[in-house]
Amino acid sequence: MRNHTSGLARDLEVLEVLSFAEAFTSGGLGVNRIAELTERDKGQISRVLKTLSSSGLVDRDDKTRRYSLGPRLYSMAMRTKEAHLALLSEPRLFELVAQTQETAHLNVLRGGRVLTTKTVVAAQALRRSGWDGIVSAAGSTASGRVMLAGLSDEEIALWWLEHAQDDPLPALQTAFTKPLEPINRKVKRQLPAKNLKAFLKILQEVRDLGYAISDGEFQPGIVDAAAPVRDSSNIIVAAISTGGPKERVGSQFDSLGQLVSGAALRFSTDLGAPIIGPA
Amino acid sequence: MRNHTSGLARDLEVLEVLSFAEAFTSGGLGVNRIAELTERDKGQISRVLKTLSSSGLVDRDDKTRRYSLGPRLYSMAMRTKEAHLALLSEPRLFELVAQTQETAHLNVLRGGRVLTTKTVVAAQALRRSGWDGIVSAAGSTASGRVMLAGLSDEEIALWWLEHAQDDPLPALQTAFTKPLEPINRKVKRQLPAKNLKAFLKILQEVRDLGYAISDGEFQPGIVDAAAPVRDSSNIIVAAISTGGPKERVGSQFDSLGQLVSGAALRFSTDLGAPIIGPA
DNA sequence: AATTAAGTTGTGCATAGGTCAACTTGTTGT
DNA sequence: ACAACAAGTTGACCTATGCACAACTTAATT
Repeated sequence: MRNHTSGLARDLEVLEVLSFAEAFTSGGLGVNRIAELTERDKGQISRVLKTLSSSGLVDRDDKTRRYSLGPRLYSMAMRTKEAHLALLSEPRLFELVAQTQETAHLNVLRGGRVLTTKTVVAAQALRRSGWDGIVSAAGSTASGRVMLAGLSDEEIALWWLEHAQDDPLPALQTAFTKPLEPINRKVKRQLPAKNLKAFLKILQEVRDLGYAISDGEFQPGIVDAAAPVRDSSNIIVAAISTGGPKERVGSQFDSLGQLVSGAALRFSTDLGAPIIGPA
Repeated sequence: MRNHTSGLARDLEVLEVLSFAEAFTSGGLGVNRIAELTERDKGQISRVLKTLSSSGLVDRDDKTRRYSLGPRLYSMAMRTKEAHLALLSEPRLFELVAQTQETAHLNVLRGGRVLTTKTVVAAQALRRSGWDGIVSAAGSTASGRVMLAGLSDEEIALWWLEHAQDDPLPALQTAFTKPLEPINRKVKRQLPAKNLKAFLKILQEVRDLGYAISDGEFQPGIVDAAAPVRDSSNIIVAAISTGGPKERVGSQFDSLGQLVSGAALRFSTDLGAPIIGPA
């Protein structure tokens, strides 16, 4: 069988490139740069961009002739399940932030990774910009572990085979970080466990506890806790997490877990989850 | 000249269809339905969907084999200018809601239409779900008028030619509303003005006043006010609006304008706008 | 004004995708 | 349970589509 949609796949790379570019550049990219990055002909890219911008998926600055992600993406994204959940979670996240005085997140598990859909920043937080839309490795975050813990051991084994070695950063990002950060520093990635068996044991502990914790494993110096959110079918659809610098929350580590669990439970009942004791 | 990207354009229609479907169906659409709606071969649609879902732009439910908008859209959308602005606006919108006790919005002008990027619902609001991602006609909303008022008369004339007759609902939506709502009720669309000259006069009033008002024109029974948000170059990049049922806010119509103006001005200075008197 | 770079448009030719049909898988009804 | 049907996927031929290369247009820099 022949490919039949490789053209589309190639054209979508343009969106990928623009998506990463958004983080490293300002004002978007020109036709030539996009052609370089996708290794395609500039003429063709010019035409593809014309099509994409007429659909609103990319935005063209008529003065500078540069392209960036378009408003249509925003309006589509707001109709996804993820957006709906993020909207509903707001009140509960605010409650949690009020209690802990730390930034709180709503995360979902997508494609074996953790996608942060909503961030509520605490007043005292250093960084104002949220993590919304950021994708992280599931195995090394509290949220990822608490969501994986909701799966059966067989499903977890499948996940392990496919995603345990996932790089936290998707491939294309390196194309941008490389020219900007020439120092090839070797980052020691801490995997949550060396093998599947050890990982399953960790997840069992998570199940018993009702929440997951992460001690500087994902971001150095940051401790956080995450608890599962269940929908009306009682399956885990998201995780609420919160955390902050170790100095600040290190002592109340345990109460943090209790607080996220409470918030996640309240949000679950908002969604119509059956009220049962912890599994 | 030949088309050169009509394939891409056709494939993107799939996203459009799913985007509208999201509002009218639950659980997504199947291959056959999408093929019908796009008037394409089901085999081809099957392949296109495979490509789109491998990139995460659409989400495939493996059990029901139905497709809906994917999580990747969410993560891309969060990198757009619109998302950034929406995030920054949150504190100011909350302030405004606290003052007015009515729901507040952040809107931008895109493609001649108004796109709502952020909604903060008031505690007493009847509808909990926001307007985020919704696109409306610019001429008949307070936000639209206040943003158009920031343009020169020549630019407004251009807009008028292209968009004054815009239908509030984009084309494809009818394909879904028709089968669901067979009664072909004739909605009297109130245009903001009959001709360009009258419209320019209205916009001049908006400029003088510093904010725009809408009295049930967009949604019957709802009055609202909108004020412009300016960035560091002092150009209008968004509008903050607020409003509610006429019975509730009808009397304090004027103070509503003052309050949105204040919120918009504070947000503008957040963005680094030069502090000057109203133009 | 001249030079260079960036973007757009034109055209022959190879290939990606459309058409149509066979096949596979899931769903419904008796 | 099995048959009958519908939905989805895969296959193969053939043509329209998009790629490569180049000419041209527009903008920026000296």
